[in-house]
Amino acid sequence: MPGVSAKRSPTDGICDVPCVEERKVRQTRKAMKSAAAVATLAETFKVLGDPTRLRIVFALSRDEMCVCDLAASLGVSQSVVSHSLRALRQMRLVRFRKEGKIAYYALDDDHIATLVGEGFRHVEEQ
Amino acid sequence: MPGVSAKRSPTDGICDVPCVEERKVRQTRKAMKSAAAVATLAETFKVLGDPTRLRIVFALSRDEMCVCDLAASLGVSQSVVSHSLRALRQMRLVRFRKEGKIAYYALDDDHIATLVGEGFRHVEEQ
DNA sequence: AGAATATATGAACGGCCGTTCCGACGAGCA
DNA sequence: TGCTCGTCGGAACGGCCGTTCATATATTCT
Repeated sequence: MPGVSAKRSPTDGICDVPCVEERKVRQTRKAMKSAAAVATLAETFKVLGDPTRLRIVFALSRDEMCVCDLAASLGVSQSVVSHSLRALRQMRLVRFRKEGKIAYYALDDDHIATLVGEGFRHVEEQ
Repeated sequence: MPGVSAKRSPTDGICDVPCVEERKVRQTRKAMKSAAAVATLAETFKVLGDPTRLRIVFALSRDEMCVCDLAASLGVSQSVVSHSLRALRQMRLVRFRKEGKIAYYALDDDHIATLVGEGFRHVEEQ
């Protein structure tokens, strides 16, 4: 009878780990996001999981800025900022416009500022 | 005259990178979050930046679960789940209660589900 | 055209990270 | 008291990641 919570044998076709509540397992599997969505979001979080890149995103959440001003603001080399911006660009977290020699970067999307803001709110309430 | 945007020399005491708009640099430095807050949030994002751990958090955003059910749900070994949960525990993203042999894990905080939900909403709108 | 400036890019290196394998530990059961 | 089960923790290894250094490209200035 389906839907009944029961011990599973290691060979019932779901996986090789015995479990306690088969119902939860099936529901979780059904609700799980696609591998592509999970991979993309994990990549996004990974990019935000570096202090330098996170500070860049926070800086850009206030105003657009050029590479050298970001470097001056954070106290890091231009090379670090440029490499960091590339990673952020690849995950479409930032966009940029070029004005002569100068590249002005900005957040690509309002969600980014929301996400980071929500994150800081979380860590700041201890 | 202060407040005027000007080129900076490499030795004006802020950093060794010349910049375009000194006003933005000073404002950004002033608004920047503390190093501790940045480090903590970066660590948090880094922990969420792994597909396995992200799937665990998503699974727990629906209901509390034990280790073996998480392993069965995700199709990974119990050892991977246990190591992943330790990382999530260390950033206080999950908590657990023990009932006999079984450890039931849950999200430590509503912010976590919000953060991940916001993230998925972002990646799902292309 | 040549020099200086702003940025991007590639190689290389040291370190961290995720997985696997294996053993430890405590709780329930015989 | 043994045995099994659910979970945790350490060690080790292969791979990825962030920084640095050096160089390339494009643009402005003289």
